[in-house]
Amino acid sequence: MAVTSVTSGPAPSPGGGGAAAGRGQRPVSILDVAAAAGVSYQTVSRVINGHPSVRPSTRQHVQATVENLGFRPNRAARVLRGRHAGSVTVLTPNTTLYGYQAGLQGIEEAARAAGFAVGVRVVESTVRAEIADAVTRAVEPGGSLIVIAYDRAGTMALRAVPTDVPMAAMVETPAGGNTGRKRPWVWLDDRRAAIQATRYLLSLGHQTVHYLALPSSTRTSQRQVGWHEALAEAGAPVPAPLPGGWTPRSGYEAGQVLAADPGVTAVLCGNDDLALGVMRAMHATGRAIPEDVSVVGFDDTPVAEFLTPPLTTVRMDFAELGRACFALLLALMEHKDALPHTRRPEPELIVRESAGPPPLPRGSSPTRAAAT
Amino acid sequence: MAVTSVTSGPAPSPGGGGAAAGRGQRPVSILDVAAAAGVSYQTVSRVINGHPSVRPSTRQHVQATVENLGFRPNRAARVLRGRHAGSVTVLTPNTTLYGYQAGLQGIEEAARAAGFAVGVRVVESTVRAEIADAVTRAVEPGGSLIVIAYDRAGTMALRAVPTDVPMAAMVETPAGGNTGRKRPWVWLDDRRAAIQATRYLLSLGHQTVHYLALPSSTRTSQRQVGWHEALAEAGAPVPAPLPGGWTPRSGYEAGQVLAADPGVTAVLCGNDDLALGVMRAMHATGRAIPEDVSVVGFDDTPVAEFLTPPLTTVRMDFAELGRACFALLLALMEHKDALPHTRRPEPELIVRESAGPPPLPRGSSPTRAAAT
DNA sequence: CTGAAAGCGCTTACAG
DNA sequence: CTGAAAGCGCTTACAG
Repeated sequence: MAVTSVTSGPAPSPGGGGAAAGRGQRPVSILDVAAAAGVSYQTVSRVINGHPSVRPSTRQHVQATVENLGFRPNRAARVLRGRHAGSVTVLTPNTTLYGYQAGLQGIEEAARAAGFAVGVRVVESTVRAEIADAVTRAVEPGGSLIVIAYDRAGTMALRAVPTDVPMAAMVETPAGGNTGRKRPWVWLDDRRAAIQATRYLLSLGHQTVHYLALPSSTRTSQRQVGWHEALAEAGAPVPAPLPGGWTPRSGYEAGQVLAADPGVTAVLCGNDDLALGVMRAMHATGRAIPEDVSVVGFDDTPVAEFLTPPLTTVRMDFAELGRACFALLLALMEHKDALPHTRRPEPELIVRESAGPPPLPRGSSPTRAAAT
Repeated sequence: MAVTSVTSGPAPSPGGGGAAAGRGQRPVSILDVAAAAGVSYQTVSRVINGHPSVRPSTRQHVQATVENLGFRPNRAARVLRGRHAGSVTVLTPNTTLYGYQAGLQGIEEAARAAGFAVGVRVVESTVRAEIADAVTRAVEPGGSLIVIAYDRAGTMALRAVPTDVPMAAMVETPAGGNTGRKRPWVWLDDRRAAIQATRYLLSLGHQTVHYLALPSSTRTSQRQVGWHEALAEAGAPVPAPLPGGWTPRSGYEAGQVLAADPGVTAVLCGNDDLALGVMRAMHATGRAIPEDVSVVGFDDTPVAEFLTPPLTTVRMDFAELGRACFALLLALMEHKDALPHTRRPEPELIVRESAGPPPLPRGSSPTRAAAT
């Protein structure tokens, strides 16, 4: 019944242990390998580091011995000697919101595939000194960094990273596009995503589209820019964007405001969580989705498809972006001036059932809308 | 427009850098501190390790110097010398599902507060050899481990951890309760949670409650046991539990089966994602929630409150559990035979609107139910 | 209470 | 192509 059980020292190994369980002695070192292979330990070092000047037969023999003994180089020793650790730590303001979480997942996958260890360090503060401290602690000698910079804490952390640590970052679409100083950054095309969503809503017959904004780390959020552009290109009026947060609750609050305005027939929400809250507020106010109000989000989180109604949204592949970010970092660490052109995950509009034609002008009876 | 920008070497430090940005030289070592403080570097070592035999005035002076110089001990060197690294790595089958993700969050918070670095390593496989490999790679000399063992991969990993590495684990409620060999495990009270939910549903007037099960890592899931118990104590019939997965999609599929059975009026779902899928399936089949079917979940994820209808669920505080798990680990590493009795986060039924009285027997018109 | 010495496991010039 | 030597930054007995 208790949440916490107790131990008096490490638990003994379970019966049929098998595999590599329960060794217990000091791990096998480069010296053990050398002894077993009948070479000097320096030769072993050369083999495991892929140094060219080793006779092929020697190399092969040593490699076999490494396998047999299950030798794994001691990271600490390696780092101490000045080589990089084969580790990234992800510096992020958050691990639970979708974009961060999916990004972290992608980074972990890619890093693991490359034999890198991955660390996580959350920066909560937005106070300069605390950010600096967090950054300092996040970067160990021999390590590298990926910072997820989707908000103020993130961008501040990004700026506080010493120039001599290998680093890459996931960021919002920079305002200048690819212009200006090249930086080790990856991003999804926020502007294009917003254009797709807004155009879609307009194509359904809405006079305009309201925008519920995420907090932005940049001066001019490219999602907002894209939304604005699409509206302008259609000659639609541009309502003032509503400032929102990140969570369903924030969406719910904004949704109450939106629901009170009968002129609102279509809402583009900065992410799916916001959209969820807006939908809830609409339902609670008796406004039907999509008959009375259309709602579209960004992300395509795992729940979006199973909401009622299923949420129309723009899929943003943050996991893939995380993989790309790690690939960038790795390229940077290997050949310093390479130009890695990673595949870019393009935003994709996923049409489901939360958006439809606007209601007929008052007086007429509403139409059931099929989003096709 | 491109997802990946490019760099030719580390970007120069931005203009008004400030703070500790951009140092660039080798970090300050114990020798630098010693020199600055006018003592031997051994004394510095003693001070930073809290060794008792240092004159108070010396200690204070050295500490001040450490502060001034921003000295941070080199983890690699420390580890190499045989001390623990002040790091945990979380070994988990998953980083995105709610329980895992929230657990990781809690661990990260607690670890950070204790000055520990945290690593993450995902074990995907369920093949013995691959698990063993993952475990080996997860544990570096001087490190410690937290394994999240809510499924087969997790429990296999848990079993494969060598007995000499400091470890704690988040697990399902063990069948034997606190009985048997004490282990460094923490858990939430699954049985009690299920009893609460089932009793609540029964109290609403349902003849019985159907159970959509999560995959369990144990022989006898205590959630299922609790559900069964509550049914038995009420003399209600016990339908066969439906086997489910973890995701909304899995819930949706099971929901289609359940929706086809007119005898189903109340469904207890292994988690909120499953509940979400079930609700979707019910809606899609024209069965109203809660008028026709009541649905209850476990977890209280951030979206639960904003679903339509808002989901009644049992809150399981995995973040707090993660904190407790780290506290256990720390206690184990410090005073080996302590009996840390951490606060236990009790499951809590959160009544919202997805459950209500059962529909009246066929022929009568359904009642609108208010869950109060 | 404090200094001098050895060594953790590895890599990297330096000789052969 | 392969050995012997030095040293990364720290901690831990060992002498004073």
